[in-house]
Amino acid sequence: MDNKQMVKEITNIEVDFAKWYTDIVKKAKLCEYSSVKGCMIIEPYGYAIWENISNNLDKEFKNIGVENCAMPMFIPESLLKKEKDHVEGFSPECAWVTHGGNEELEERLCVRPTSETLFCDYYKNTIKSYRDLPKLLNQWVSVVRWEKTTRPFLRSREFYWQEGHTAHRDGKESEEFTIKMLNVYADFLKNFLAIPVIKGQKTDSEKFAGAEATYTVEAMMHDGKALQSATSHNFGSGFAEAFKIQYLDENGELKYVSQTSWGLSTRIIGAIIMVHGDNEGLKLPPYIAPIQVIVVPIKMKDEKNLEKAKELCSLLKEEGIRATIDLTDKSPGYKFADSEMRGIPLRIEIGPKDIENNQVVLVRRDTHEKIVTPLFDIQKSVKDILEEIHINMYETAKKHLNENIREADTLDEMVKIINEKSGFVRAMHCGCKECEKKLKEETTITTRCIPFEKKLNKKTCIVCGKPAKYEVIFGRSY
RNA sequence: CGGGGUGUAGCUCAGUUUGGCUAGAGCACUUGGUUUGGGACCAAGGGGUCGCAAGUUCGAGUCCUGUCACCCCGACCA
Repeated sequence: MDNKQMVKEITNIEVDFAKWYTDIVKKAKLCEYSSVKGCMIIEPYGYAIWENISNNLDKEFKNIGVENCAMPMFIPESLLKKEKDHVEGFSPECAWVTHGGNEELEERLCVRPTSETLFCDYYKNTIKSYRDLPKLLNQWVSVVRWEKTTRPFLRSREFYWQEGHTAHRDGKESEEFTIKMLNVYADFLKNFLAIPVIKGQKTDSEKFAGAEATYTVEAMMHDGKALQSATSHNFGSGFAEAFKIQYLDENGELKYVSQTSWGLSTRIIGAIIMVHGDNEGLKLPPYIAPIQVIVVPIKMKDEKNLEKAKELCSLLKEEGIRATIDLTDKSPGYKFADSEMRGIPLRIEIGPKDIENNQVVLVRRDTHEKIVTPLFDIQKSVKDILEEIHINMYETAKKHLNENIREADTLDEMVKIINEKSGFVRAMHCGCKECEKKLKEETTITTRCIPFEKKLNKKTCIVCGKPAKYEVIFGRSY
């Protein structure tokens, strides 16, 4: 099989990446537009991906002692306003409820854009003693941000996510927890989504409204642009002071708690599409793929063929493999292309020839490789290949990431690299907001993060030439 | 929110320039049959307030005004 694009309905990924993206979203039936601008209908196949993500990530949270809860959807305006930076950051994109029935409300209610203020309001009443700490809560909900321009999964006005909110004894503990959660995300992205990331800290101008420090995992999309894939914030005692969240320590001293928050949203589905997808369509990482294996019987009218195919499918299901069988009356060729479009990691073709030889043909979505495999111990062969697919997808993405991080000594050089080759540039920065703002206005390039892993040993800022404060990853982002 | 583009069947579009009869095609869908190892074929059928609203006109998919949605590029952001 050659590399020609087999699915003509999809825009070529190298020709128009943005169009390619929306084609995938629609053709793979991940979501549909709704009658409210920027609000998407997540279709069963897209939602199944989200369920697999949330179920697995939720397990990771519970492993470290995080409990789930549910906060209200509405935030009274007065509550939102308590922390100055926070309200300034979010008020431009709040949706407001002004009426209840036909009555105008005394105080308007914001539809939660994030729930820091709600958790703070709760914590101030429930945290009294050092024995109440740490408080590790999380909720899986949707939030609303009135975005001007919207794109499916990447930027919708309502999106689903989890938001964790914790309270700790002091800044040291909250800082440690913030980093711990960042690592949970980075590991999850690697182990379940096959997405490699750069871990780092956001610069002051990119950090969360109200945070002392914001950490991020930045992933690189196929087109070289960055997508902030999850974040973890350390609030220190900023919110605690605004909301008066205090506890008595062992010595009877009244102290402010120190807080964190961290989140991962349905936006990650956009990352999966843009990191792994290709001209055949979606390419799902095996551990979160709603369908891991699709069995395609070649001769549908052949009773024996059909029966063998069904047997095979049940055999795989018994082993906990998410397998399904394509019983539609389409031609085999159609089914092949369709399974690729939907990103199913492994396809099993079974026809009369295979039955005769006690074998099946495994076709990998990641490499297109066709592997003739004996039916004996097929469950193990399938499991092994799914794991191999995961590893290969991760390695491929990792290679793309590494090959597209370059170094630059001058501003001109950096702009040239990002314009011509896309990707990220590693360079030094002075840390001042003005300098970052200027760069963004003139080139649309932003600082993605201050990476934990440092490689440079230079002294001056690439933008303004003043003494450098830290090393930064620059790039364009979604 | 600024600039540009597009709205006609589920999808992709023709028809709009120059207003004129019952609005078309391909794909998809339904039914029946023949097929089936890389998007099969034949036959019959269903599906439209031409984005929405108001206007001009004997007559509007076509002209005018408003409005909404979507796409692309900026600004804003997860």
